[in-house]
Amino acid sequence: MTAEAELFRTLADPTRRAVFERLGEGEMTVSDLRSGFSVSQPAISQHLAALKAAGLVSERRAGRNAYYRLRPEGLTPLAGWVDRYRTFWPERIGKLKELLKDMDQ
Amino acid sequence: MTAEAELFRTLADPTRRAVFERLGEGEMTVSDLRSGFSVSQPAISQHLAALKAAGLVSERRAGRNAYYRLRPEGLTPLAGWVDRYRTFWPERIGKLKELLKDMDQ
DNA sequence: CGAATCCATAAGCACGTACTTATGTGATGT
DNA sequence: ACATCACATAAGTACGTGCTTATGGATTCG
Repeated sequence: MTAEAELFRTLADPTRRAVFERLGEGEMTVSDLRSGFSVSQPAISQHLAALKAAGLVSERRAGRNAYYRLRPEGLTPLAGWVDRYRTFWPERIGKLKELLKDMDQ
Repeated sequence: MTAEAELFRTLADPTRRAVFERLGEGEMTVSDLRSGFSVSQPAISQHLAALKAAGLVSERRAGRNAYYRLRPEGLTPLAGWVDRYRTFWPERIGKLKELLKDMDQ
């Protein structure tokens, strides 16, 4: 499976995407995440496992706690996929792609 | 449902995403699309209906033919969602967001 | 007109998957 | 030591959805 495929599949679920978005606030434990969601703890753990497998999240163990942290670089393949279609967009926005290339030198 | 939600859900399916990508070659009828895919004609039609509902594709009827065309602007909400996380990326890439704003003036 | 083509919709099925409860494994606290 | 806490995994279930075949409506052709 390509990277975009896994990313699309992983982010397609609303709850899982919400978990990912929530981690934008910063590193958090599973318990921290649990509050604010109406699903069980195992459900959260399962979503985190999926996000981790997709490279969207990293894990750090400390005692009995598991801290999860956002890994925004994991979105790169997805951004790349979208960028392929910026080419078709209005000129002004399409230029972005070239700029990105320049900046990557 | 938010726009990103529908986009993620719509693009999560590999076949549907392949149909979308194929339309990158240009406007095409359902029959044109059918060749190269191992699924039935109704399946293609259903995928096109989903893509159209998500704003990723536009339709043009001509006689008994239905021409479908890419609507890359439909990806804008998705690009916007991804861009929210570019902020977290390495500085060099994060700059992109500001550039985009400038260009939008 | 009748047959063939293009496409959409209907109905039904098969499968993936997101959830639940139950349980196991370490780590922490008393 | 035992109980409790944090988390992961197992097993089972319910539901969404992507596929199929069957059919219908509209258009074009002979």
